[in-house]
Amino acid sequence: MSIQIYNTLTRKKEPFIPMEEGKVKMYVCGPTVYNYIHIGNARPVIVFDTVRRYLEYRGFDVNYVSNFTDIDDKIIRTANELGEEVGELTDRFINAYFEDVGALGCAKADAHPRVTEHIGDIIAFIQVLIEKGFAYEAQGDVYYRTRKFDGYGKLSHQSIDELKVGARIEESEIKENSLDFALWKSAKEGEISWESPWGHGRPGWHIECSVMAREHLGDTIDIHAGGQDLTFPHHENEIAQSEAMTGKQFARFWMHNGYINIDNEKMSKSLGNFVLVNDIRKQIDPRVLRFFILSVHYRHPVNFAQELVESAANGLDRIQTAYTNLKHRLKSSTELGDQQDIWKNKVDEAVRLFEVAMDDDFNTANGIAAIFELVKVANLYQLEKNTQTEVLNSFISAFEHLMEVLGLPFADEDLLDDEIEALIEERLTARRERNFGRSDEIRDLLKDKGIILEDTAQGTRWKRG
RNA sequence: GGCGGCAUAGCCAAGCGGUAAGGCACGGGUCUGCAACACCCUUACCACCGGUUCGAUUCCGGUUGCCGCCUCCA
Repeated sequence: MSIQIYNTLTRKKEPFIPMEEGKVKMYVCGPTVYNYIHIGNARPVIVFDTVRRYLEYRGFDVNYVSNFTDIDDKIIRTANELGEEVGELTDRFINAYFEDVGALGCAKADAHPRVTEHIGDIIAFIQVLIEKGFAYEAQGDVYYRTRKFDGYGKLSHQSIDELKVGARIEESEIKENSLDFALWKSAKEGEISWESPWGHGRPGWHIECSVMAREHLGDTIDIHAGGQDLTFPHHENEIAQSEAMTGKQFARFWMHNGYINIDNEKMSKSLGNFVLVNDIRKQIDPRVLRFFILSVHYRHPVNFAQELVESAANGLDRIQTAYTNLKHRLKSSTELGDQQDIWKNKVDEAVRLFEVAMDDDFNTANGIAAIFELVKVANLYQLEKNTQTEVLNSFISAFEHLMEVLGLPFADEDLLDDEIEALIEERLTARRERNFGRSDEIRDLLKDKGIILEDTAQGTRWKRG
């Protein structure tokens, strides 16, 4: 069974078969860098990083490209307000972006193109669109002639006429049609700008992605992804531009993730409920944030609330504990045994469940359920009097692989300080002597240092709380 | 007005024709010197009304209630 992906273009799940066997070309719309990203911005980064990881797990070679919009109105306005150069501002927030999403376990893309590095390509692209009659210059701006492109609306499943009726945009004197959108915007006095055949100006928002996707991945890409709200007009416009340019299909699969709400309300400036990743990751373990986001199917909305994140933290902890306990048990395991196949089959079954879930349009909620199945079986196995190294290792390996796909690798255990180790030893002695006063004192002392002790039949183990 | 989504236990969340996965929380028990971890047990008239079907949470129609897009937005 191949991987099934829900394609916004067809509104159906379709078997995913890349153009070139074993290779996937993937483009994800990145942020406009004029501020720290909020958790809503982080969702697609996490979700599609996970998609990429799973495709790689499945043996695909993924060429993953995600852009930075480093020139636009909001950037210019913010730079003016802060009295900062545009380039300084965008560099600053691009660095912050990498720190934020890196903390969330997102790997870097194979390429992170910036608009300002592609101005020449953009101008050339626009020129061709003009030559082909898909664009026109008007008073130093260049607009896309939406009426000219037959497929306009095929992604958002709207006809041009319906779009016009609902359009809240004001009729423009200089545009032929209110749905026409800017490919090139003439610069205002003193504004950062680039030389072009139409005078000084800068690119419009939609053209960038068409150009950068093509420069880095070619005329047709396998997967184009982004937030749901980009479906219209951004992605619709990208299709219009790219397909007018090449005459070929632009993207074969379009994936869109749902929103994040805050306490059941949409994040908005007026409500003042923006949650910046840069702030929240200092309060909440970023691994918990990622786990929380992946616990819901990517196309469904996620409600971000304190208690929900806490419950996710407890769940992640259960997985972590099972894994850590397996590692500890390794120290008291044996080489021989007779039931290894039974247990190893259970491990394989959990891994299979995980794959079935992920094959089905990256159903991470079910994938996580499969991991909990593994937790259950692992915990039961550890109730056995004798555990075998080989079986323990197959559990450990399954945990590591699956969590790696989710971008939640287990942290390496820190070594204990000699002092702490000595305290654990002293406590053991105290317990043997039934000096529970001293024993509990030591346990509390270590607890203050963030070390939690657990006594088992195989001895005392510890973890960082 | 157009397009679309969602309504499942206290909370979160899968399921998409054969009478309900998983997690969190709660309660009871086992284990423990006490804990912690773990294990066992317990918890659902699937929004409402019709229809199709031998059979529907799952399909169709309708109702109600939320939500999104149609403007910059992840």
